[in-house]
Order: sequence, then structure tokens, then C-alpha cells
Amino acid sequence: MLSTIPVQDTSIKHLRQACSNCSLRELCLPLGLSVEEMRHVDELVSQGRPVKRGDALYRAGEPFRALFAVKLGFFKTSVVSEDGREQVTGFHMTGDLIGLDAVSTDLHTCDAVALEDSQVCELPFVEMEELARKIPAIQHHLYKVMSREIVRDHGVMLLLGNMKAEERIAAFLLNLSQRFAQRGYSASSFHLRMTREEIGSYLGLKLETVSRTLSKFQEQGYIKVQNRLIEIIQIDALRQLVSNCQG
Amino acid sequence: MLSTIPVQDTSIKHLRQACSNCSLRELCLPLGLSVEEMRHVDELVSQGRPVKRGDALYRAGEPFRALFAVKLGFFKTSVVSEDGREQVTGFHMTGDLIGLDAVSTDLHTCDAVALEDSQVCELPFVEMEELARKIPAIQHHLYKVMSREIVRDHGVMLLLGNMKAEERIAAFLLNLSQRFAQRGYSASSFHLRMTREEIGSYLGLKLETVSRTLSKFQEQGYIKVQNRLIEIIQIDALRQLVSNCQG
DNA sequence: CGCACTTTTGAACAGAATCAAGTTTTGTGG
DNA sequence: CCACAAAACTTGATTCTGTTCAAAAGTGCG
Repeated sequence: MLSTIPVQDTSIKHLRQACSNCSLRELCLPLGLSVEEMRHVDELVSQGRPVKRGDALYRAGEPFRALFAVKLGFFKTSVVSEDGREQVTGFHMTGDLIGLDAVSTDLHTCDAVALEDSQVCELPFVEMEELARKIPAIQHHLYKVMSREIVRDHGVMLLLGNMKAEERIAAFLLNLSQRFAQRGYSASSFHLRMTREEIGSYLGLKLETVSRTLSKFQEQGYIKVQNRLIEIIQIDALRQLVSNCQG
Repeated sequence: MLSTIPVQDTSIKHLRQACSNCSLRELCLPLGLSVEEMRHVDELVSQGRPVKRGDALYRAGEPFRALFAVKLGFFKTSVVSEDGREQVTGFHMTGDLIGLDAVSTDLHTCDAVALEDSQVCELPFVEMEELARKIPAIQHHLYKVMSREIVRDHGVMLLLGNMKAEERIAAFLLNLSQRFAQRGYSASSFHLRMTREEIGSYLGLKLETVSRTLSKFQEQGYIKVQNRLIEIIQIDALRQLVSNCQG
């Protein structure tokens, strides 16, 4: 069965909190590698690289060389049509792996932009593949991560294809809440890193609709909104909204 | 940049026509493998397996053992919510690889149902991974195929998030047309294997809207519709509809 | 050949988009 | 640290697209 909330989890499963080292290490920890294998891993990992808020980590059309693990911070990925309209395809936080779409053509197919000052870890893909051949667990893990991204996308398709505005926003808030909680932050109180417009783009809604719906949730006492600070008051009310749609 | 039409191409790139052998062979042909390597491949491939129209190849929740290559026929994949609503996540024809989503959890996350009498080739995933370790080109190809699925899903997200009904239908017809053409069939005249409702589910529209829009296209002379037989008369008119949206 | 499923078409309705204005917040430079 | 401009957000009124409800006609499978 499909989980109720589209799980945005290209993240490392057991990651419980922001990691200060590059996340490939953490990515490999649950795999139970030998000391020597871990050395291989460490060799691959380049130094963490800072990305300023508003800067692009990569843009569509650029040649693909590496995947990126978000070490710290927050990114959006989006495809932009020539007439300037943007479809946000995902929001990515600590531990998430981005750039998977670029493997298909050796070109990036979307933009990745930092929504706050961030740090990423560069994972050269050619070397990743080499490593994957040496260490089956890594090969398998990479397949899994990509598959998880596909599952997540299917969840978004369900959301975009079947849900009403309120249901979408509720699902979105629950998803964020869950992901923050997984990383050791509060599940009930968090800061939105993105604008209403970006939320709308992700959810297939206009920014006015996003704003109105958040206001409505606040009126109904489901949440408290203060700018980009969200406090979830009645998480069950949100859950019910979503499950009314998807069962 | 993103291609105008969401490319549904988990297919084998150079496949030009329906293949009578299992498609893993074809999948490997462009990779320039040695005779011995090809023997490995052939060992992996099980006999083609027939799937009757209406039958499920697999269902969500079932344990995952193998990917499937569509040898012949036509499938839909969909996630079904508990209240019975269906979101079609893709339509799959000869040469497409399905089941990639299941790698993430070792459980299938969607249903795959044959829309006409079909044949598939079973590709046990564990053995695929083994083979991938021996033959780097296969490892890489598998990553590519999964990545391509992600790109395709992003295209669908763009469609669901940004396009109006007419644009969606136009994009859908163009996509089918292109994929039939790639397989050596007519690009301008083809048979829809799916109901209006299934089209609608895929495109985030109700079946009535699908029907109305097709009728409208016919009135305008863009296409001819006779039940499930589609003839594209003015392909440029459809292209313009789509590009008006996406640039 | 008949029954169930699919499709078409119409009319009324609902939800979200659009248009518009005003307010708040944020970031920047003096 | 303040002032100002730009960006982001809220809220209302109106419009429009697509849904819903309904009924009839067509198709095809057993």
C-alpha cells in the first residue's frame, strides 16, 4: 500500500540528526562495511562545499559529474519552462541525495537552488559506480535511493492528480513535519524555508491559494502561522484531511 | 532544458520495433558486450511469460523479486488508495522496464495490469545486481533506466502542476505518438489501449473532461477520434498547444 | 444477441485561478 | 541602527475551468 503522505526520502534512513561530516559516511554506516571499505568511501568524499542562499548548486543543461548529498541546509529542485514558469519537483534537506535525474542523460535536468545557506558533499558519480562495483552494499543502496525517489514522485503524482487544495497543503505540512522529526527537530513547530509561491509550485496551486488555505487552517485551529513559522496544533485534523482523500 | 513532452522512456533506446526475444538481450545489445558476457545475460533471462488482458502482473504489497521487461503488449501501473480511487502512474509498452519502484522497499508499491494480452520477461533483481557487478555497462545502464524514470516523473509533475486540460491531452497524445513511432508503428494513427477514465486518472482529469477534450480536438480538426482509434491530423496544432504552456 | 461497460453530451455547480489592492516583512545601503 | 525599496504575503471580488450529476447512445465481450 502507499503511505498516506508522499515520503520525500532520498534521505539516509537511520539519520537522526544533522550530521557534521559528509553524509556519504553516514550513508555507509548502516551497511556494516569493513575498515578498509570505509577507507575507500572516505577517499571518494570531497570536502563539504558551501552554497549561499539563493545560489544554484547546478542548473538544468549543465554537464553531470556528481551527485550531491545535502550536508546542511535546504534546497529546492525545479524545472523551469522557457516561458519562465517553474515547477518545483522537490524540497531537500540534510541527508538527502540530489541530482539523481541527471544520470539519465549526463546532463542535469533541473535546477537545484539553496533556500538557505547550505553545505553539500560532492559525490563524483563515476567513482561512485566504481565503488559500487567493489562494495555490493553500496551498489544496492544506490539502486534503493533511486527507487525511493521514484516512489516519492508517484506520491506527488497522486497528490497532484487527486487531491484538493486543502488536502495538498495538509499532506505537505505533515510531510515536512515528519522529515524534520526524523532529523531530530520538532515535528510540531518548524520554519518554512520556501515562499508561498514555491509551495504552490510544488503542489500545483497558486500562491494565493496556499496563503488562503494556511489562513483557513489557522482559523480552524489546526495550525498557527506566523509568516514562515508553522506550528501544528491539531495534527490529527490534518491527517484526517489527507486520509479522507486517500483512504 | 526539459523536453516538451514528458518522455516515457524506460524503454530501450535503440529499440525500433517489437522484439520477439526477451528484451534484456536487446537491452544489452547497444552495450557492446563480449560473447561470454552475452552468455551471462542469456542465462539470467527466463522464458517470456504471458499476461492476459485485465490480469495483474503484480500488485502493491507483494514481495519484489524481479523487474519485468514488457516483451509485447501494454500495461498500466497505478497506485490505488483505500477508498478505491486510482492514480495511474504510467503506461508501458514493448521494451519498457517496470517494477523499478519496488527496489526501494522490496515490496511492490503499485499495481501493474495488462491492458491487452501481453508477454513479459522476468528479470530477477538479485541476479541483475550480480550481473551488474560483473558487467559495468549493465550497472550503468540500470542506473540510467532508473534515472530516466525519475525524469519522466518530473515531466508528469510539470504536466499535472501547470497544464490545463487541453494541454495535458495534447501532450499525452504526442507522447503516445512518439513512443509508437519509436517502435516502428504509425505516429499518426494508433489505438488507445486504455479507457477514458484511465487516461483521466493519469492526467489528473475526470473521464468526462477527457472525452470532451478529445471531441473538441476533433471539431477543430486536430485529430479524428473513433472510439479508441486516434488519428492525428494536425500534429503541429497539438504541439503548439503544449508549447504555449511550457515554452 | 444481450447485458455491462464505456463513451458522449448537456446543465448546474464548485473550487481554484485571476485580478486587484493593501499590508507586512526583509534585505540593503547609508 | 534606521530608512527605504523590493519582495512576500494576505484578503476580497470576480471569472473561468473542470467537476459533478444525469441521461442517453454506442461498443464489445461472453
